[in-house]
Amino acid sequence: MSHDAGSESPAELDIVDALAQLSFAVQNALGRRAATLDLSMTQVRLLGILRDRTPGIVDLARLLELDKSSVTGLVDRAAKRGLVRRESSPDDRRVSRVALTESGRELVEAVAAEFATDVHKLLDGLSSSDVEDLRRIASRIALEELSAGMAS
Amino acid sequence: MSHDAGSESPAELDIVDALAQLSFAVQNALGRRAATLDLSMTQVRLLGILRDRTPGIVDLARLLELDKSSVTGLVDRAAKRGLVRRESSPDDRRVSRVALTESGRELVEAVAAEFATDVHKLLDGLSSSDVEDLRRIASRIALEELSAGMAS
DNA sequence: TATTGTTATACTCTATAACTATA
DNA sequence: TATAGTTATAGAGTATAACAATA
Repeated sequence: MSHDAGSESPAELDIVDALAQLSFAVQNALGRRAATLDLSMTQVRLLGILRDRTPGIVDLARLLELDKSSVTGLVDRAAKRGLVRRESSPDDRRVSRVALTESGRELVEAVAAEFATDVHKLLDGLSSSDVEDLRRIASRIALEELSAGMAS
Repeated sequence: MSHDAGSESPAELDIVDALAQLSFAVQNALGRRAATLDLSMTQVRLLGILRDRTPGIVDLARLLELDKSSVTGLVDRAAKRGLVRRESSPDDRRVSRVALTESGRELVEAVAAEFATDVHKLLDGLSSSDVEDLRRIASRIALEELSAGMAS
């Protein structure tokens, strides 16, 4: 968790605090960008997933790590705003696939672009070799995490 | 935002996706640990702040970036569970300072310890020089972010 | 029988607006 | 007047349990 860096400012953080603080900075950037467009983090995650997929409710529940009943409400609210729509599946009439609308796609691309700008700003003071090291190491952790998640 | 790494697994991520995924991995670790102890991320952040301070409601609202009325409810629920208590301030009778109880302190230390374990697990496949590079770079970003925040 | 999705219900989290008490 | 805090209210997000439709 980390210890919200107290009153005094230490010159260095240990690895746990450093990663915790970095992750808060990144998530806060995304959260604030989302908020300016009246989106919650969950809505952004939903739209992000739909950028390259049209999953059913149960698939979404697994991807978002939510109960399927929570996803029903989430999709309801996004649909009411015209960001997504439900489509019937040709092969299984129980399934309702969720897809981005044009307006939803525009919104998610806008958030993604603004977020990318914020991340680059966060890296402003670093040398290009530090940025490349960070990219390589973070990328490796993320990809190992991904394959670990696949196993479950 | 990042693009929840789609169906195919790329060998490398760009810096934005890498940081986004890393930050999700870290936040999910914290969120899951918190959830096993029936704590929300906000409750964990509240308890984390109280580890070394006894702020008033308005201070907490600023630190958590929430409205003060939201903090009232947050503190109410934590107090009902015996995790925090309100104390009157000697110098300003309007202020009610929020402090951890013993039980709250035990809980937050437990979450912190479990989270630290998770972070180390995340780093398992890395060389020690990669871990040190990551610590140094993340630490620098976090500390610059902190001083930027102070300015506001 | 198992799976997909929705509904009913209840609780947490959050903000806005209006209020009380103190400074 | 200004600040600290609470209350009333409303809406989003979440889970559990029970249900209907389809497989």
